[in-house]
Amino acid sequence: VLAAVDALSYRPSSIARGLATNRTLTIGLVVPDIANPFFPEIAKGAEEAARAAGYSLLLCNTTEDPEREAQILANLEEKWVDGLVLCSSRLPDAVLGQFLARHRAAILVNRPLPVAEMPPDLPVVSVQVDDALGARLAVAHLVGQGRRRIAFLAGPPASYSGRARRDGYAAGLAAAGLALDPGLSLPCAPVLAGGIEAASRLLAARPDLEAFLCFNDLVAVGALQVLASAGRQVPQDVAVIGADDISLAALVTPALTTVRVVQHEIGARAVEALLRLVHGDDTGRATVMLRPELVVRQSA
Amino acid sequence: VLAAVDALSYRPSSIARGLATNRTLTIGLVVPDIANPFFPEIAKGAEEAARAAGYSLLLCNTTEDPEREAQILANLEEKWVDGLVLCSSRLPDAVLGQFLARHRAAILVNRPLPVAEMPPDLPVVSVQVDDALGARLAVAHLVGQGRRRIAFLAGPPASYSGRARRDGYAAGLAAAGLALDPGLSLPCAPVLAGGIEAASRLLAARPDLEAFLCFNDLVAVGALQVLASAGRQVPQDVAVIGADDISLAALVTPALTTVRVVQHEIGARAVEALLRLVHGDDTGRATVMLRPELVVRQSA
DNA sequence: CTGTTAGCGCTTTCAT
DNA sequence: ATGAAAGCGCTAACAG
Repeated sequence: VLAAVDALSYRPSSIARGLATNRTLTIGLVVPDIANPFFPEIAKGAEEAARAAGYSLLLCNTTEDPEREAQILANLEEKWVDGLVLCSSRLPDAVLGQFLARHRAAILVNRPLPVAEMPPDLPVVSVQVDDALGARLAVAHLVGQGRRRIAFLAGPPASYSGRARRDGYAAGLAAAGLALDPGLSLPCAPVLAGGIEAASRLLAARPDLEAFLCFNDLVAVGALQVLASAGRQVPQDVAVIGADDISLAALVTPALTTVRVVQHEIGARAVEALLRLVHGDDTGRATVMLRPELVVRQSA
Repeated sequence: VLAAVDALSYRPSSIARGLATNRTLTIGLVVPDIANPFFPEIAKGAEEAARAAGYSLLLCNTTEDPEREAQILANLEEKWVDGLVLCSSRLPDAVLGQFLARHRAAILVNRPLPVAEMPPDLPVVSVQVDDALGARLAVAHLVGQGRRRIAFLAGPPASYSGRARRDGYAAGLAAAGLALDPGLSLPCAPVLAGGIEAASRLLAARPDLEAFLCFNDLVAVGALQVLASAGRQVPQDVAVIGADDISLAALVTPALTTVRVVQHEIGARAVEALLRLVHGDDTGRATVMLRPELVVRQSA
């Protein structure tokens, strides 16, 4: 028999097995934009953890579009994925809750659990980074250098990370006894162009600002470019701090001071937690909070 | 009936459908390293094209490990994927041919068809970039600036792109009437660290070199760093040209002159071609050759 | 403990 | 035309 198996190079069909067992050994990974340097490293960590446990990843890209995200989530139901790793969901709590309820298990990355909107026994855990803490660390660093007029390039209003970073920014200022000046904050798209646009507008409106705290490193690089073309020295005239520590951060000039987020670990921890839910080793409802770390380079 | 469908929010099971129809509407995307900035954009292009046609992507990361790649290819068989997009395969022709034969259809990205090793009717097409042309353009640009001692950071010896670029490098030198100096070439890992190591070794051995032509942009950034810490001005003392034009290339200082490869299009063209094979609209055995383009920035 | 069979949820073929 | 049934390749629950 085994000889025949070998001779015909028979492979068990995981699709038939899936139908019979109700398990596909596949998990859905949905990200807003795989081309955004924040996500590939998460995907890598997730893929490695998944493969180590015999699982495969279905990669879905929402293009930052909530409608597309909803379609994808619905599509993933039909695929019978064993679980879901959902990164930076932009869906409102109520909608998200509905979709989650139709899945067997899920991990939310960078987004708190929509507790009020979920069936009470749904196995979901949230993997987050303490973005508020990160922003506080960054503000404290700037304040420690004597900077007071600290601008905030806030990222997308719908981003939970953005909101947390905003809270940390406010808390950091408060801790230093500084007033929060609404004129120093501006939302922006989480990409280079967003940083360029927001930084130029802010710099034009408030030429006296002393630092940019940025939603992420891409935005920070945008700010760097704006400052360079405005002839402002970094960090002497204006300091810049990014967030995430994507590989780019160390390579630009001046090298970016940033709040490091361990993307690879996020991905790995997310699927590990997911598989614990899937296997029933854990019942969910938890939040894994990762600690960010300030990486001081040249820009601040 | 339709009311019930809605009330119970029934979804057809694509897994049962897959078993019945022998088609899963899923294609396998295998890349050496999704965290390498060259691949996420390919993945994005592929995902978009796939989703537009109703297909999903199974993402597989080989970690640049041929053994892992073989496992993954075998695993993908069991998953009954409708087709395969295989990027930068590091498998020997014979082995690759075996694996391909066990799939319904495949696209090879950045790798020529192992024609001698494939069943003659297998639907496979290769999507490549004319790397030799790219290297020739780069050499011509350098020569046009009067540079003669042009070093080549060649990338991994097993890389087909690397070999093509080497050929183009040699051809470019020949076209300019320059001799190929073996002491000016060095293989390297296709990442920043590889560039740093190879560039320092080459610079130490041949301090008179006038330019670095690099396997990819990451390697080129490594070379940039080595030159900066050696106190050599770029491009005045030494010019540097990268390859691929990843987003990083425009953001480093000095901005990198590079040979642009349209990654997004590679991904999109690859799955479009694949779906044509899958649907029988095309019988395969072709090579889609994309033209690279020299993007002149500051480093050369 | 091994061998048989029903059934997973669909599609497709075949009768009605 | 619409409806019943067979079967995709496996697993799990059964009987021997």
